[in-house]
Order: sequence, then C-alpha cells, then structure tokens
Amino acid sequence: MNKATRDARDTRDARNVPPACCTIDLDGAERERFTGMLKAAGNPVRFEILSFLVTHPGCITGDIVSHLPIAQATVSQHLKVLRTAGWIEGEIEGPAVCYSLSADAIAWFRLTVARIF
Amino acid sequence: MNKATRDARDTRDARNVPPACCTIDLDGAERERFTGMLKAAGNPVRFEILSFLVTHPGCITGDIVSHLPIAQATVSQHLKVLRTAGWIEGEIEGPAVCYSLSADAIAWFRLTVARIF
DNA sequence: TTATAATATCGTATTATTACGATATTACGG
DNA sequence: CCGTAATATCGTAATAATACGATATTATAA
Repeated sequence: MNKATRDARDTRDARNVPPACCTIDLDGAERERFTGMLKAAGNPVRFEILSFLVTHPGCITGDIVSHLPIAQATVSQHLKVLRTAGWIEGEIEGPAVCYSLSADAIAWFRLTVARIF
Repeated sequence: MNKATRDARDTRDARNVPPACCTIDLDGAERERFTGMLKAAGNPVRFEILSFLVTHPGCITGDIVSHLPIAQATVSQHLKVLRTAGWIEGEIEGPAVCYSLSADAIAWFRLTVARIF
C-alpha cells in the first residue's frame, strides 16, 4: 500500500466513511466498450442519427444525410464512429448501405446501465 | 418540403420503407441534458470517478485524487464536468468537498435510456 | 466495359478536450 | 488575524474531434 492510498484510507477512517464495499463488475474490455458507446452517443449529431434510426428503420446513408444539415462526408464519418462503437450495423444494398441499430448493442447497453447505476 | 426531403421520401418510397412512425419523445433541453451526461460519462477517467463513487460513497476529492494516477488539478476539472452534466453533487465539509452521485440524475438517465432504446 | 449512383476515405483547417504546474480561493484551528 | 489543508481556477501545451471539399471505392445497370 503506497502513501497516497494509506493517507486516503486514514482520511476515510477519520471521517467514519465505510471502506469500499465492492468493485464495479466491469472488466477492462467491458469498460472500454461502454465508455466507447457513451462517448459515441454523446455527440449531438450522432445522437440525432441514433434517434433517427429508432424512428426510421431501414434507412440508407442518403436518408440520414438528407435529414441533417451537414455534409455527406461528415455524416459518413459519424456513421463510422457509431459502427466502431457497435451502435449500428450497415447492410450493403446495391450501391447503398442500409443502416440499423444493433439490437444486441442496445440490449447490452441497457443491461450495463442497470448493472452499474 | 425542400428538395432533399422530397428526394429522401421518394427514395424511401421506391424501397417500400415505412415512413417515420413517430418522433423520439425528447425535447431540445432533454436531448442536451442527455447527450451532456453521455459525453461526460464517456471519458475513461470520468467513468472511473463515477464507478469509484458507486463503490465508495461519501468520498472527498482527495480520496478520488489518491485513487487516480493524474494531477489534482485535472481531477478537479473532471469533477466540474461531472457536476455540470448533473452526475454528481458536492457537499462542502469544512475545507473538503464530499461528492456523491446524484440519485435524481441517475434515475432520469436510466429512465431516458429506457424511453429511447 | 463504361457510366452512374451511393458511400467511404483522404487531407486539412478549426475548434474542443485533456493534461499539467502554478496560483487563487475557501474553511477552519489556534 | 494567520497558517494550513483541501479544493478550485488559470494559463498553456499537446492531442483529439469535428467539419469541409475533393477524390476514391463499390455495386449495379446499360
């Protein structure tokens, strides 16, 4: 136990604060996945895309571009972030890509929120 | 209806995709609050602070600083972000500040997650 | 094969975030 | 009031995110 940790414990003891009762039940990979999803969804444009996909299932990129006031290139970047974070999946339909929310990702996200808070 | 919107609708019609069934039931202020919370929690350091507060209730800033490998000034900045986002509340205890998760914020966050996804 | 439509990637300017040390503020004991 | 402990804020350097236009890639139709 290093000095900082000892000091912290002593400080808590002096204030009669209970010691750690447990640990958050999320390993490193799960934390990374969760914070990645939080961060990706925390951008207003990306949140709008997620919202749009909730109400407009079966949308191709062009539909999303039409719905937003930003350039196609930028939308494509945001879609990539959402894909990387696991929020969405794209299915190729001819020259277009049909995006949808990942049911698995959403289920895991909700479960993880419930697990932590 | 502008051209982009018309084109998008026409494209969806051609693919027999159902039109928007509804709108996400979150007004502007709620969206801002929610994305703010997501973004704040999406940083690994801040997520660690939130996790730490779950398992170590009644912690002062110093306890959190001791638990993290970063400078006091940086922790203070992160705490401010979490405060601004509404995740935590700080109660002054002498020269120290005792931080705790906001039960209201957590309840609202969980409810909002359930509302959207 | 060639043309076209849809999307992705590249290069880059601008802005925001993150970290730090230094310093200011706040609360309290003596 | 003065000193000290705890925290917050300031100034700033380094890094990351965001947006754009230009261009490349991919899938299909002709």
